[in-house]
Order: sequence, then C-alpha cells, then structure tokens
Amino acid sequence: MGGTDGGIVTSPAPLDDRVGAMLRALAEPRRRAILRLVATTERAAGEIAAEFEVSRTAVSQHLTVLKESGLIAERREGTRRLYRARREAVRELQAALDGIWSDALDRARALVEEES
Amino acid sequence: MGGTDGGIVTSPAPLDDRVGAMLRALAEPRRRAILRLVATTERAAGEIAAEFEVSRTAVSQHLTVLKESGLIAERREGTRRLYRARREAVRELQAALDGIWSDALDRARALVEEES
DNA sequence: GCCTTCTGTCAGTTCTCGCTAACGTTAGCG
DNA sequence: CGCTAACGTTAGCGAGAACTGACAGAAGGC
Repeated sequence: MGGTDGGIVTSPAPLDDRVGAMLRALAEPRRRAILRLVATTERAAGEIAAEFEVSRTAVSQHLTVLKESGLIAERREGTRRLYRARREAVRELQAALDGIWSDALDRARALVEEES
Repeated sequence: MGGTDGGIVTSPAPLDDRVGAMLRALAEPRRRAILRLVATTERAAGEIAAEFEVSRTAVSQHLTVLKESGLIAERREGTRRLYRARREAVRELQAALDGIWSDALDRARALVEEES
C-alpha cells in the first residue's frame, strides 16, 4: 500500500515524502559533504566523523538523517557501521525535479480558469 | 574570477553556493508548491498568495528566497510582479547532483591515504 | 571475565527559519 | 494631488534543527 503505480518506486513511503526528506537532508552543507565522502568509497562512521571538526555525535545524527531519507545505505561489519551513497535515490530526486513540469497539476488549474 | 571553467555557469556566484541556496529553498514544502505553480504559467505575487492559506507576507518571503536562489525569475509590470520558474536553474542543480560522483575529490583523498 | 574500540542515543542549549502584524513604497486612477 | 491597489520590508515570536557532553550497548582482544 502507499504506491499508486507499479513504477520505479523503491520504498513503501509516499514519493513526495521521500523527495522532501532528501531535499531537507541535502539542504545542510555538512550532509552534502558527507554524501560526497561516501559517494565512491564506503566508509565507517568514525572515519567520516574524523573528516569534520564537529563532534561524532553531530555526524552520527547527520548520518541518521541521510539514512532515513534514503540517500545513504548502512551496512554493519562487526562493531563498525559502513555507509555508502545510494545513487538510485539521487536519480529519483532528479526525476522528481523534472516532475515539477511534467505533472500537469498547474495546467489543469489554468484550463479551469480559462474556461470561466 | 570565481568560475573555475568556462562551462554552463550562469551567474557570478560560486557554484556550490547557488546549489546550496537552491537546495535550501526546495527543502521547504510550500516553496516547492510555489515553484510548481509558476512552472508552466507566469503568475503575479498576489495570485500566488491566494492559492495558500498563509499570509501574503509569508508568500512574499518565500518568493524572495526562491528568487535569490535563482529558481524563479521576477518581471515587473506596473505595480505587479510576475514570477516564473527557471528550468535552467533546476537543470544546473540536477547536474550538480551528478557532480557528487564525477567530482573526483573523494578519489583523490583515497589515493593519498593509499600511498601512506 | 575484563577492558578497549566503535558507535548510537538522550537531555539540554543555541541558533536558524517560517509565520504574523504593522508599516513603507511604487504605480495607476480620478 | 489625493486615493487606492499591489507588493516588499521590518520587528518580534514560536517551532524546529544542529551542536555538545554524558551515558549505554555491542563486538573483539587479552
């Protein structure tokens, strides 16, 4: 449930929610930096935290936000947690940005106004 | 100065700043709705504000944020101000998202670490 | 079993952001 | 020139977000 079609949808959450979560996650500069960091190389939490001058707590929270938005994936290996960027999620976001124009919501409204 | 190459750059502001501004602007759900509203049809400020249940002041501020991010353009006609979405800006944002992977910043760092 | 390492979680503080209400400004009409 | 309409701007307030410091828990070495 939740999916309106059998399209490219990856997770059960409504599409606009996930897009909103991704955009909110990317709005933060440090989270963008983290995403770039794990774009090509899988890295552990502590490894990532070492790259920044904020506390490990802050980085951990950023990782949580990124993970819940779907932009990164978590993999556990012993006591460590390895993170990697999910390019599929970014592609979905890019498609949603195109949807701003292709979704004919505005056109429908314009037509109604034109008829009156 | 500021531009590192002779690419698709539209404005003099540093690329990452503009991308950050766009992402911050799009993080707000209402601003996304406004952008969709002016995606295909050019609309006046009051016209846009009438679509929402918040005050015209709030909408005006949202329009300012969107405008400063480059996502929308303003055109004055008498006492009215008409707004339209700038698809070029969105394309630039989409390209920047791809750049997360193609920008070899992470790979360079990985190489350094590998050598030591 | 004990100690260390790696990590997430919780409580509290500060700062940012979106909202409202009142005011200032510019263009057009009579 | 006085008046109205359409906007933007400022000050102030409340909700939310990012950060820190202290605590809790799981995996591995000795």
